Amino acid sequence: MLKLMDILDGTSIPVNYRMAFITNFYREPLLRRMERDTGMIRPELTVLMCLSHRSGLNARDICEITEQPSNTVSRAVGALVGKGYVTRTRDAVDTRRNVLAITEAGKAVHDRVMATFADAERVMLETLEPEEVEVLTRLLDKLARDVERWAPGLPAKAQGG
Amino acid sequence: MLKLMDILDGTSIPVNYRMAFITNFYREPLLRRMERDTGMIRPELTVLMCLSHRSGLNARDICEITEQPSNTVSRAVGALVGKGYVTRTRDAVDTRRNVLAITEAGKAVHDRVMATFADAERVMLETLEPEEVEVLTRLLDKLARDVERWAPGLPAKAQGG
DNA sequence: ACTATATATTTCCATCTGGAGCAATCCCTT
DNA sequence: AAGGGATTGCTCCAGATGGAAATATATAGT
Repeated sequence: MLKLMDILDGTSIPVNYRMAFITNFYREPLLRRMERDTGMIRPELTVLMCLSHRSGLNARDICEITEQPSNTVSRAVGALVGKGYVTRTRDAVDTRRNVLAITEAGKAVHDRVMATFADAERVMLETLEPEEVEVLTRLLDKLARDVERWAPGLPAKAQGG
Repeated sequence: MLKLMDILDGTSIPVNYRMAFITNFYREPLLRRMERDTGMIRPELTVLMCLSHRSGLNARDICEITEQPSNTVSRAVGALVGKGYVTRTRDAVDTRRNVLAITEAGKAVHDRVMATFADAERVMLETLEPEEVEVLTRLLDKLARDVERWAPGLPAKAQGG
């Protein structure tokens, strides 16, 4: 039987094909499990991650940080508010803005979900030596931080500044 | 402004978070461009990649290879047949099976799309030294080939055989 | 103060996606 | 050769997603 592995060998995009492959088999099952266990779906976790990192953002901020469309973020925020994981209060100064903050319950579910993700990554990385994990992380970080140069879709920030 | 970068630092899933980040900014724009230029969507490219690698598969094979649900594959195959990129002929021996094969036009569009993907990857990797690319590829390959052990969702193949 | 324009958020709608179930066909047993 | 279970491929339906328009509020110019 032909397996996906066989295609891995001959591909002309060796790095991204492998990353997409790994990401697929890592993230999708975890997201399914999260949805089953907590009722949250991916965009909601994304919002929760942002607010867990910094409270007081509004929906627009989250759109820019995550590059997600505004309706997706809006729906996610609405769902999280409904679940009691996020509070949404009108900004007194600019009443167009809704200031968002994660609640205790939200922080709890966020931490719980992230722990399962971290566990799965730990298992995944058991194959590699500790130094290999360090190298891998460093190289991925280098690529990630260079995203504005290579990303096919980005507005191609002016090269001079 | 908080950027996604800042979250990269503190995450408890350093490898997969970075890979998901990179994959997002690499794959999504390319898939959008492909859809705009060729009218194909992701599952159709997946099928085309499989058939480009080996002709004579049926839909069930592609489901197993790609871990995609059968309706997704079925739709993709239907679309590709409609576009003239794939032929679908009933197997004379087992008339349940539809034997699939990529056409010349299908091969052409496949190669053209893959070339744009390869170009984008080449640009992405310019940040790294050639030896770093080699190391990265090797480590990703190691993880990918170990998928059955760590993937959270897989049926956990019997450890003995 | 009034109009025009910009921004934040939500809603509408068309499409993509996957789970479940269905019809046709095959294989195995009797 | 007839019946029962397995397999292939497909359709139906509900939920997720994103583009574009609509809504509400703020700011600028006169």
